[in-house]
Amino acid sequence: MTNPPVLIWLRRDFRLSDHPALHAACATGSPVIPVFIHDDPVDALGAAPKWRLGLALENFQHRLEGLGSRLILRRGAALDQLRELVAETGATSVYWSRLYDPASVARDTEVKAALKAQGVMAKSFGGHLMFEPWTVETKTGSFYKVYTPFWNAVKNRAVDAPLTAPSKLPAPDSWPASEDLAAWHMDVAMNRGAAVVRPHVRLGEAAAQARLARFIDESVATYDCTRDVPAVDGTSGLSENLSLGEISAHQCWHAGVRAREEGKRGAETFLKELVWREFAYHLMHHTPRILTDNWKPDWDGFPWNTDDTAAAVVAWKQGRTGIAFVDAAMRELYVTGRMHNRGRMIVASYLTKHLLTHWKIGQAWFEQCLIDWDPASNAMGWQWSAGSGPDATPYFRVFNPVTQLDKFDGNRAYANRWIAEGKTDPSPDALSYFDAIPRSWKLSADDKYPAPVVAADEGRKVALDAYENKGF
DNA sequence: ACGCCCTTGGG
DNA sequence: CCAAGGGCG
Repeated sequence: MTNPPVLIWLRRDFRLSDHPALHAACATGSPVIPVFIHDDPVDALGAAPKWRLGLALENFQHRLEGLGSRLILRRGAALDQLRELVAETGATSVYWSRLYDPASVARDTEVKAALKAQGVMAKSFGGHLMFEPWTVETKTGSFYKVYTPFWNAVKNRAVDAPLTAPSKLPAPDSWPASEDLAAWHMDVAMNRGAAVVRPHVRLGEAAAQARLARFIDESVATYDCTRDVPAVDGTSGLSENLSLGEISAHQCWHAGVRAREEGKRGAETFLKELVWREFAYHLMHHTPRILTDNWKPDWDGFPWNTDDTAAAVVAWKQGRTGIAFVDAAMRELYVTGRMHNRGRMIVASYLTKHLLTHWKIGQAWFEQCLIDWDPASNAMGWQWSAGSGPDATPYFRVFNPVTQLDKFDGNRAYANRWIAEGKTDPSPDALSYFDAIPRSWKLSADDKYPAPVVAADEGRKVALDAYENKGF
């Protein structure tokens, strides 16, 4: 007679190493039953994040099977499914890694209370973040609203050393029923050429670890400079893995600290970027309205365009604004599911300032398109760009996408990589964009490259006028 | 209370 | 050099 099993409820933590909840489950010595539940929040994911989650599930399922374990898939309300699994397996404990968005917090709070009320030990663990959002406080006991003081408050903290992966997951005497992943059709909303996007995905824990090792080895020393150049593969590129927990922030942090100790100049900048992710979660925890409303309420009256179907907005989404940096970045997004950080700033500045369009339209499009979509980082980034967010860029700071191209893509390597029109010998990536987009867009590589919907210098004036009329 | 400071820029 | 305002200690 073995001990009653422990259910480990997985959500965005598809890794074996440095997984506190899994580690604790294994440490009980009891059989471990890994579970994923397709509930309404999963259903509500954007097309690309949902598709990418499906890939992560498939990958992690195989990973677990390699250890003689399984990933049990269930569909329905989380509490109902966990209760059924408890009844079916005789499990007396349910463990999970905490999430921090308001919907998850509400669900998990209810689940924990209900399970405890029926005598099940429900326990949540850290692991998604290095610093729990409520543990970082200013001297006066409030939360941080500016990044640099936040950085100063956490930069010298001890970060837990990463936990090793369990060598085996004890299987239960019998497995509960599981649904079939393929039947969930997590690619169904991916009505662009998923086959075009797929080669750009870096799937799973092993790929993430390899990527981190290579980044530390080859790129982090010059990261402070090369990370700004979109044609160079100079960033860690780990956001999609961090988003789904295929690697932990702790693991990245410790690798970065070692690189800094070895005197690699860019390592400090990399550590700061990891802390930006923490800062986004800190802000979301303390002000969850950052996801849905202007963080600074005095922006509520600002005359944003909110028409998602406006011609300029459609041109922005389709990478047809006639501004090379903007279009290259939007096409990179569509084809790879990612966008270089500098591109993100430029397309966001162009949408919210040159096109005076509400940041929520950009936020929603990114949520559909990004395989590294993260609720906290996406919301913070958009509000930072628009000016409505905490520690935001000042209103008079309008990125000039033409100047930016000269500065960061002087030889046009990035623009040429992603834009086909007017080229005698377009790059494979530029052509692949036309394989990825829906036919209904009626675009072809043979089209004429469009004239700017709003020119760079004209847009600056548009933005400044609007901000001045707002009554600053 | 008060002074210093504020990721990524433009002209 | 510009520039608003507020966060932070």
